[in-house]
Amino acid sequence: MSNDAYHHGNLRSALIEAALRLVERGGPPSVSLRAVAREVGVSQAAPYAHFRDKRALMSAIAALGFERLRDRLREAERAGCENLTELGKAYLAFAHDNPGLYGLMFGPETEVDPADPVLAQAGREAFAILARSSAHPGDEGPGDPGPVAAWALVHGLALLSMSGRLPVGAGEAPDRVLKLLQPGIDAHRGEADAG
Amino acid sequence: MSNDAYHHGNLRSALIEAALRLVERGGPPSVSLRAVAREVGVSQAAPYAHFRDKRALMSAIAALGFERLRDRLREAERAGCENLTELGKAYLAFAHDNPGLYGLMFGPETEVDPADPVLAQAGREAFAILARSSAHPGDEGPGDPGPVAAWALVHGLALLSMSGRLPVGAGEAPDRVLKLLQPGIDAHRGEADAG
DNA sequence: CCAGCAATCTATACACCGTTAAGATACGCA
DNA sequence: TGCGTATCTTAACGGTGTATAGATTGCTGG
Repeated sequence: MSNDAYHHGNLRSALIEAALRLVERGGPPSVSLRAVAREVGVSQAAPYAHFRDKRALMSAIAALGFERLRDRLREAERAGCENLTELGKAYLAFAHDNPGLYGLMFGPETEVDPADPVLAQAGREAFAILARSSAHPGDEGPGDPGPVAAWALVHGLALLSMSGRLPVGAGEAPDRVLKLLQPGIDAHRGEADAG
Repeated sequence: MSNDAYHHGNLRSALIEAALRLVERGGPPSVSLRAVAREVGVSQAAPYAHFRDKRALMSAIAALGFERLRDRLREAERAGCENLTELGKAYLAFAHDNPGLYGLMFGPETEVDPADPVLAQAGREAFAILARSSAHPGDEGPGDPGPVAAWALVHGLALLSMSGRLPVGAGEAPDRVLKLLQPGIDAHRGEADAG
């Protein structure tokens, strides 16, 4: 394991780190395979020994993003955040802190491969936490609209606020927006209890 | 106005139409300035006589997309759709029918210029219709979280369902998801009435 | 009517991109 | 120690956005 000349020793991790750095500032379009290789100080074809595609590298860092989001939500949960409003704020904080990475995580299929097993698994884990905050225990499943609504609301809010397409002042009070979903979720719980 | 050889006669419109065609099938990444020019049968530098950038062309067709969405929502409104659930279904139908264009409309700043006046105006008009369905008359304004929540929920739902990242079955019953926001909006109305 | 101007379009070129193929190098195991 | 294989380099191909210079045309004033 000599970092001397020809063999980098741990190129794969170095490429992922460099790609993460590039995507954090500049967003997805500013990360090119050549730029990543340049950043690491390696030839432009070297990454192909570790990633089949550019998409494979992008999917890898997107998966890493989902893992970070999951950890963020777990921490919030452990800190006492239970309902959607509080957990959603943690979610939005992550999106706000890592706009470039977040944009990649939900980017089009040309940039990221949704079928990538690592990426899909990480995404499911993050979703599961958010789902717990908006689903009635025992009623979990694909038929429960609560988690989907929570996911969609928070995701849409993140994207709209990040792209600056929100009316002024709206981005400063996301909790007021998130709170609007709570009564609907509670009502659905009652309905589920009755039926 | 002779469409003979050198002067196309109406290149600008032809470019927009061609770009629209390309984005409808293949999404934003499949539309390149050169491909658009090829489609129209013109040299690759010709578009620069009518659009400063590729972004300018993209913004133009994105603006056209927002106008179409606005018309769609207006039609739905005239057909009797009033509340968020019904209007949201029309919104989702548009996104589902024009996935490529919708993806561009909310694309990153590298693809579309949010400051483009035509684009911004068209976006505001579309938002205004959706806002009417979720804001209390007299309480409209940047402080009202209802319209923002509606916009975010519908937008997030559209993106998630289009990217196939939704739990199975969820995309088939969007009205159940949309309905969850109604109690919150109503509650806020009551609150606004009281305060 | 026609000369000249401005708008439009073409040809060419540059730098960058993703990707591939062929060859050099070094690690690890027999 | 020698050899196979993973790793990395160099070079190349076709594609992209964009800038420049020049050709062509429509329009307008005399």
